[in-house]
Amino acid sequence: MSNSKLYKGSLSTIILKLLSKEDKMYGYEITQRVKELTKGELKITEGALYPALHKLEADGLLEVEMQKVDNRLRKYYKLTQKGTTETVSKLEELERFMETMNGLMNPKPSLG
Amino acid sequence: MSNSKLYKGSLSTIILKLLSKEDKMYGYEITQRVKELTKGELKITEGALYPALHKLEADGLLEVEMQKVDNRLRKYYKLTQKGTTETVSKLEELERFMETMNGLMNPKPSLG
DNA sequence: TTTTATGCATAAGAAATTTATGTATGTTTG
DNA sequence: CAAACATACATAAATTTCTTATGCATAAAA
Repeated sequence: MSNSKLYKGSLSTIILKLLSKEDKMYGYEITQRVKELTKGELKITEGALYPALHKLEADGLLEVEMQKVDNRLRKYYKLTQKGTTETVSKLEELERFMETMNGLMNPKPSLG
Repeated sequence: MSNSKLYKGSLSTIILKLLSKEDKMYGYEITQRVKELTKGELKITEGALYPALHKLEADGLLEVEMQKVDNRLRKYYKLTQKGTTETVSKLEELERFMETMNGLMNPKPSLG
């Protein structure tokens, strides 16, 4: 993650969200997908991505499946049951954060 | 900051935004204002707030004015010129972040 | 008189990054 | 054909930003 400043804490939500619609993805693929979906606004660095994936796996949210393609090793990640549940809650959390920030940035003048 | 998980990096933006409409505020006042504006969703802890204020001051974005009220000392902060400029850019950054996250969470299916 | 509110501050530790490397294979390009 | 770029993973050191835990001080409320 670099360039357009990301708020720390959002990376795992991004990963989980992508995996919730793709069934399985590998690390490099995730960096490319994010780059294309955000038109280059967001660039996930490997230094952030791989530790994040390892942590999600260690927490039991992702499971791994190795695969050799074109003589190159790929590590495919997919959501576990627990991961699917956690994804929902992370997305709700993001939603709340966005609404809260909106309320702070554009406060409704109190009536009366 | 505790409770409703905040994305790290947003605190200084919140502080700057509040000061951009209030002329001057002191630390404790900021914690209370945030609590009331977010209906308790966001609670800024002193451990996060004071170091953040000190950093903004050190960076030349805020200036300080001490004042004694009811035998209690208050440290009022206000935006400097540089702080006003930086506020605009921080708000744009937040706006871009929100749009980017929205694009990731609700991607438009590519036409064709 | 103990808790709660007001008001500031710092220090230790944790979490999530950035930046800098390292390894390896395959393709493109000058 | 050598150098650069793309693909693919990984880790380590340093930095940023926060949480948690204290500490000090005044004043009001219970």
